[in-house]
Order: sequence, then structure tokens, then C-alpha cells
Amino acid sequence: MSTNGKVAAAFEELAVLSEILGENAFKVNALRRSARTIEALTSNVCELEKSALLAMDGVGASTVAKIQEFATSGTMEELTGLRARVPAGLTQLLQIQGLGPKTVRAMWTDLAIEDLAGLKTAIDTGAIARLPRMGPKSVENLKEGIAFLEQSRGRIRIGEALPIAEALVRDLGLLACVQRIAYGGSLRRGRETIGDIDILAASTDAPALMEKFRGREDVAKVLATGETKTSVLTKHGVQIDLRVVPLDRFGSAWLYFTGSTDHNIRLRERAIAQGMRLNEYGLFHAAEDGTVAEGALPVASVEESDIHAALGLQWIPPTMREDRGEFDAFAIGSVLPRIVVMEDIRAELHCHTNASDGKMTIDEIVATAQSRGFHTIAITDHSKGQAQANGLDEARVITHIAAIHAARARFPAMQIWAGSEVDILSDGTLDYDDELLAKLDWVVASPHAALKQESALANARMLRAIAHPLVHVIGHPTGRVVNGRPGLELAMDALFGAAKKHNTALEINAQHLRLDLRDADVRGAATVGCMIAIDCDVHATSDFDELRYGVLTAQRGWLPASQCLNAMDPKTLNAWRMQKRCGVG
DNA sequence: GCCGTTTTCGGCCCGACTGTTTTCAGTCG
Repeated sequence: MSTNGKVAAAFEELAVLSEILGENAFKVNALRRSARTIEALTSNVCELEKSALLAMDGVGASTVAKIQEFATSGTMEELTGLRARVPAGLTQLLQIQGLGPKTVRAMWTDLAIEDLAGLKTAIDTGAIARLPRMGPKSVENLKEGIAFLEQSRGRIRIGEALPIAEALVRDLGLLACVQRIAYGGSLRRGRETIGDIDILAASTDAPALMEKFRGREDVAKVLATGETKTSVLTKHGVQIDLRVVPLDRFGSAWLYFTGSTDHNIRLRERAIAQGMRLNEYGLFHAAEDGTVAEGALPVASVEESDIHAALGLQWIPPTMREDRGEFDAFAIGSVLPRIVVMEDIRAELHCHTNASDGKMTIDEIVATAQSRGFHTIAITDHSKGQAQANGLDEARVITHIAAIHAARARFPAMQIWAGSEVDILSDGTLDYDDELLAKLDWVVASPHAALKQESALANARMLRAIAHPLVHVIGHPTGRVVNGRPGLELAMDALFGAAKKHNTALEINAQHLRLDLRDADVRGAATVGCMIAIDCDVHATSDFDELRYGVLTAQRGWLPASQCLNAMDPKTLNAWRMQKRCGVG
């Protein structure tokens, strides 16, 4: 785990243990907020100056002291103390749906339950019923919560969640009683993993809509159902919540159910500061004492943008609602560079044909790119080190370059480049020599092996590749897999600085399994002024559809269209390609 | 634990739902 990951985990653990001990909930929340802030940093938190730490929202003297203590000793005294007081097994109990810190604490102090096994025993013997507010239904829910936890899949990847949500919105949207329907939550914000799927609807007949939803073929269990809210668990182990609101309150509800929690809190604070109140039913004028008159009509509620406008904001895209500076950036009057959108993307600069491990021929892949409205494609089959992927040796590369260039006559409207995805070897040298690299129109250099190497070595390796004058783009820079492997542990800020200096682009690999660079790193790279390529790493036709995950990640990283290679017109992109090699060969 | 266009102390977003209760605590998003 990276240093920032360790420090963030320490703060999260502080929060959990404090919660079980019954600490002030606002303190617990502040600890959690510190954890999230540290997790999203692109610099090593232990190497930052005190002033830089204090400048971050929600970071105060106490947090700084803990970080500095961790930096020098590798531990936090307070955390060590809490671990000694709270049984380790209690933390897991908090992951049970419907079981919170108050009840866990009561289980521990009243019944001496210290872990999941102890809880199960207390349920079996009936001892659990001695707790206050623990009636038969609560016990039943507890049993189901434990069963769900034991078979739970945790957060699922966005590439799995989004198609499920889209199908649901499409199907339910066909019902005559549905006036408006959309998904919200972390899915709409484009996060790389999703806890559950949130669907929001306006309907003339809410009970009928709920019944249709509960009766869907893929529903395994109804978790809760009422007038306005139904939660189900699908056969694939995904929780889906459906909320129904009046049509004229859709905007405020959508804003609320999209989040994030931190963003919502800041938005409501903003409303209060302006003498108003905000909830899912709208933005309301408040009386002197802060209350809203019974039955008052909202100032704004129909569209999200109405509420933003009434609070002095331009509409904030969902991908940027994380309380990471968006309130200043979107204040009315402030000007933000235009963030990249799907329609900007007109080039695929990383793809594989059947010459290595792709499924398509050169002509098939070019034709597909053209049919998607692209003007440029760089064909980048694997280098020889990727033997398992049928990587090309030097002789095959020469033949392949000629075959790719020959395709230009058959696709006169397309700019077609013969490239390679060349391996960055563990020492930072490349898998082809410079003479061969210079014959290629386009070079993507990527790490594929030695992804567990020590951090200092990994940094040196990637810096060397970034500095190589014949490399255009660094492909999937960390080699991580979402929910899979952590990848290289890199000092990202140093990489961004080098990429800027050498004018080497960094990739957002759009494959939802990779999303590498991750969102927070895109933000860091974009801030420094790096160029970014959003590529689908195409192996088969359907891989072109992964593009949207890459674009969502770019938007979460506040990437301006002007810093995205794939958003350039063909001439500008070609000019960038040529000048990248200025003074070479 | 953090923070300040009334505050360096006293607040800190807001409502729905559930199950247990006779008015509300706990949990969730």
C-alpha cells in the first residue's frame, strides 16, 4: 500500500474506533474527511510542509500532528491506544447493514460480544434480545445483514454497474406512469467503483411503479419498500434503490441523490448562509430562526441548474461534485477551462490488431474507428517482450508498419499511424532499440511486468521512460487493476513534473478494469499542465465502448479539453506528434 | 476535529425509514 493509502487507512481506523467508543460524531466525521483528503493527494502526504497541509479544507492542527508523527515514527500513538481499548473484531460488525456504532457498542459493553462469531452465538442463544430496542424483527434483520455481508461483493466496478442502471432506466422509462427517470449516486458522478445503484423517478402512479420494480425478473430480494422508496437486491448481488418524487421536485431530488455527501453538506451550508434551506424537495426561503414555513413553495426545485443558479453557482457537472474546489470554480462570474466531453474525442491512439493479441484486422479496426466519427487512429501492437500476447519482433514490426501504411490508400479520410505499445522494462529501458522506435509514427510505452517492484526503482523506471525522446505517451502508468492489483507505487507529482518537462503525454486507459491514471492523478497531472491521452486500449470492437469510462475519469480529474490529445483536430494532433520528436532523428 | 461577514466557543445538513416504542433512537444516504 502506498504511503498515502496507509495514512488514510490510519485515519479511517481512528474514525471507526472513535465511533465505537461513542466519540462526538462530528469528530468522527472530521477524521473520515481527513482520510478522504489524504487518499486523493498526488504528493506523498508525509513529505508535505505543515503550511501546505493546513491549507487543505478540513485539515487542522490535530490532523497535521498525527501525519507528522506517522512520518517520523510510522505509527500514531492515539491509534495504538484505541486499538488496545477496542477489540479488533468489532470493526467488521459495522459493515453489517443496519448495524451502527451505538448498537455495536452496546453489544460489546452489555454482552461482551467482540467479533462476528460472538454475535452469531448471541443470536443463537437468544442473549441478543437483552439489548434495548432489539425485538424479533431487529434480530431477523441482523441475521439477514450477516448473511448479506458474508456473500457481499463489496463495491462493483463502474463498467458493470452502468449497463445495469441504463437497462433499468430504459425499461421503467417505457411505463406510461413514468414522467421522468434517471440514475444518480456515485454512478452518475462516474466513480470507478459503485456501492449501490440509485434510481430516481417522477411518476403519476408510484405504487404501480414500485410493483413493476419489485417484480423484475432479476430481483432476488426486496430489502425495503414504501410509498416513495424501494430497495432490492439483484440476483447478481447488487443493491438497487428506487426513489419516487413529484415531477416538479425532480431537480432538487436528483441533486440530493447524486451527492456526494460532502458536496451536499457544503451546498446546504451555502443555502443557510444565504438565508435559505435546501433539502431533496427544493430550495426554500427560511425564517429568522432558520425554519421553513409549512407548505412553503420552493424558490427552486425543477432542475438542478435552477438551484445552483439561486445559490450563485453555474451548473456543476456531477463528476465534479466531491467538495474539491468546485464551489469556487463554478461561482457565477468565475471562468473555468472547458472540461473534456465525449463528443470531443476523435482519435484512438492505443489499439491492437490480430498481429498481436487483438481480434480485428488493420482494416476492421480502422473502419470501426471511422464509423465512430474518429479522424485519427494509431495502431499499437505489443512489443516482443509480451510473448504471451504474440508481441512483434523487429522483423515483424517492419512488415507491420508497411501493412498499416498501405491501409491509408483504402481510408483516405483517416489519419493512420503505425505505432507500438512498447514494454517499459523493469530498468526503464524500452523493448525496442531507438533505431526501430524512430521508424514508428507513434510510440506508447507501458509497464506490463515487474508491477510489484520497490517504489524507488519504479519511480526511476518510469522517469527514464518519460524522458525518452521517442516516446509519445506513457500507457496505463501504474499498471493497476481496479479492485484487483495496486500496481506500481509511484511518486506521481515527480512523474507529472517530468512529463510536463519532456512534453510526454500520460494515458488515461479507459478500460473500466484499469482506469489508469485514476481520477485524482488526472487532476494532479492536469494542474501541472501535462498532456493527457484518453485511450480505449482496443482489442475488440466492443472496447471502443469503454471510452465513456475514460472520459468520466478525465472529468473527475477536471481535464480541460485543451490538454487532451484525442480532442485535437487532425492537423494539430499531427503537429503535436511531430514536434514531440523535434531534434530527434 | 474543524472553523469564523455575528462566534476562538459552540456550533456542525437533512429527511426517510424501521422497529421499537407510546414519543423516539438508530441507521442510512
